[in-house]
Amino acid sequence: MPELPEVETVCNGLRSQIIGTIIEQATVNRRDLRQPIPSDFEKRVGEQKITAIRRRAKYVLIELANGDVVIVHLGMSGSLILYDKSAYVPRKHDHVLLEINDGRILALYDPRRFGLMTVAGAEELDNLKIFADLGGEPLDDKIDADYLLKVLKNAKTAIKIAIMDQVKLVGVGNIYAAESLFRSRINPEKPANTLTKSEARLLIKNIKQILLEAIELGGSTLRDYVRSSGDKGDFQNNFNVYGREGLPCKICDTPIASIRQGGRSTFFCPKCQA
DNA sequence: CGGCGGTCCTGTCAGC
DNA sequence: TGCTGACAGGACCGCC
Repeated sequence: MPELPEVETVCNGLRSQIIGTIIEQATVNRRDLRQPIPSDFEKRVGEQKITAIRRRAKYVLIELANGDVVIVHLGMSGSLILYDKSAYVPRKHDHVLLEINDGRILALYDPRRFGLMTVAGAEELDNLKIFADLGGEPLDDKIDADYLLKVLKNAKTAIKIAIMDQVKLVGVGNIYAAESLFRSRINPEKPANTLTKSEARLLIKNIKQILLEAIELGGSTLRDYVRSSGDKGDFQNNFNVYGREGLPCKICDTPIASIRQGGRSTFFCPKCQA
């Protein structure tokens, strides 16, 4: 569920709360997520100080004093929530609990178990299968229209599918792909390799803009996404097309259309994005 | 290699 | 009030 802005929001929340604290104990209630939680996870993570929190693509990275990094992906339905230990009530889908020495618990909750949690040495991160093929970070200054054109050059697939491909560009998922294409007035079905230079300029500019606006508002809360504090995000109130099938386009009043692409819903304005 | 569809899993909601 | 099917912020795998 969470895309870049939601993951960034989770990281920002954790950073302000748990840097410098120590994980007293890790408890794994279920190991069978998208990939199994390694059997030495508890031992490696226990009694370690948290030194930094970073994001790479849609992954949360929790750096530990011993050089290890806890890697978390929230999949479609995951969240990382901080509770006061005294107020914590176990939930069915709390798969991992990290007890912190400030009296709190960091819980990984993920009903669908499409997420993952693991631990690896900082120096081996880039060699991990899950990180080896990731594309560029959209908020990186180096990622520009030329980069976009380069990765789209041989992609005959629809532009909407292409910008959600984490090998080409990371962080953009179903919501922000649709919103970015709307703001750029690009039809989501346009073949990716037919993007002009000016379209690429516009699209990458709008992807960056929209991601930053969403981060500013704490991400988007549709169903169950919440920040680590338990607060909801606010960007969903700014959607122009996502989830607005049949409602009037905010620019031209034409009803927003919904189609399926790659098994996912795509929302767009048939007139603005002709 | 690119592209597409199916699959993983649980919860929720619309419609009968 | 059930039941059933469709759908949900993602990504991997196997097939053409």
